[in-house]
Amino acid sequence: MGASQTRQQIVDTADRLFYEHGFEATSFADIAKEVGLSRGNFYYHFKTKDEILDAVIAQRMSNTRALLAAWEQDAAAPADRILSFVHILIANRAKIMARGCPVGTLCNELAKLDHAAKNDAAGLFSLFRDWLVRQFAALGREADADALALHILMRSQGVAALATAFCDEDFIRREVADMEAWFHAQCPPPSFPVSDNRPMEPPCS
Amino acid sequence: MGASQTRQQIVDTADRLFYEHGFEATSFADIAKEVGLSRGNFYYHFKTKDEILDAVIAQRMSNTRALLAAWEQDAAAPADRILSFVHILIANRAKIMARGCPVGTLCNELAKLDHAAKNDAAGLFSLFRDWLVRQFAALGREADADALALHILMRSQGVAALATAFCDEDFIRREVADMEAWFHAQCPPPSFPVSDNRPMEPPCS
DNA sequence: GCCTTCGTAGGGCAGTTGTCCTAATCCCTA
DNA sequence: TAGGGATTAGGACAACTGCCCTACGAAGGC
Repeated sequence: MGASQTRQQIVDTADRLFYEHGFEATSFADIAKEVGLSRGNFYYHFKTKDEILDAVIAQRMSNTRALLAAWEQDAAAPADRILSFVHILIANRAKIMARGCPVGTLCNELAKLDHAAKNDAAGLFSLFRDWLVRQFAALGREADADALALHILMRSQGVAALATAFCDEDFIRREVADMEAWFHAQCPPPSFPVSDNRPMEPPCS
Repeated sequence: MGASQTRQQIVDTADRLFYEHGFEATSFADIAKEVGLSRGNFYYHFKTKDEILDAVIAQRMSNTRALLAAWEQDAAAPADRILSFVHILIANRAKIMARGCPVGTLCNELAKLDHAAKNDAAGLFSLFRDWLVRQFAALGREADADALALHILMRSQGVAALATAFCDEDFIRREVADMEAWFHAQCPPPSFPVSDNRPMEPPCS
């Protein structure tokens, strides 16, 4: 098997294990066993554990970019794209109730470890943030697009955190419905009369 | 020094270190060094690391109960009590931006470790949840008090998660102001005319 | 003053951690 | 078929993990 294939397998497995059990709690041996490699041979592919983490973050970055691009292609209307984002909470509800949000939990763990890669992990959030900003701007909310984007990101993080603690699927669905209602209040469909467009107010008021 | 004093010191130190660096990343040796005890002597006070965790959670439970009772005494009006809860985000902003929410991050870590105490940790959330439910019920929202309580808890978790990732104090203040606005829209002061009291709608609509 | 009890120090246990090395094996090219 | 670089297994390394034991010292009651 080629080295690049093995490397890819290592990154895929590490990605999953870092999510399921956390970065600190996942050892070289755990990854090696799942991939079917001897533990010592890791040095050939990755010099340190941090190098694996960097590779995992880089892969998540490119996967996230692909996901956002796909949403942009599947939905022509910015409003539908934003709703695509909101609905990952429901699509991934089982994983989220068991292990939380992959991005949020990684950022939290790396912040506690004062890890060098903690800002790189936060870059995953920035990917979603910037993409949401563009969608809100396309809906005519250039002035407060960033606040709106952060607000929706904040909500999805909060829902994920509580869903993990309480393992409550109904709670997820209720809050997702509430996010949709909030969004439609913020950005009503253009065919409807825009009754009360207060451009500079804080979101969700 | 009495054994109970030493035990208390161990729990206090473990509480802080579990918060700052996480449960898994904090070792017996780390706690012993800070307390000034020999590592081996731990066995006299705690048989296992999980026992320390149980003691830390128990202490957080009682501290949280005391905090909620203090808020209940300091503020006669349920509305002011709820605002006290919202404002811990600002009071603890420095700690939150550095290490996240103590409750949320612990629950997330224990969920990933499939730890036996993960439900006990989630009990800390229940403490806040039940307390908030009582406040909303006192404001005449018995029907949807639990949804309102979970909603406000969800928001504080989301704010903490993003504040850690982006280290953005303005974001915290903006979202706290937005939570206040949301709350006042949900529960307007009784001296004002209650213009539109739709009792069964989802929160934050 | 002796003796028990409480609390501690120091160290040892087996197992695991991340890291690194070397010797073997594979596959491709000549 | 022989040679050589790519890839591997296996193990060694010191440091560390949670856990456990034993011996010591300081009290306080008899």
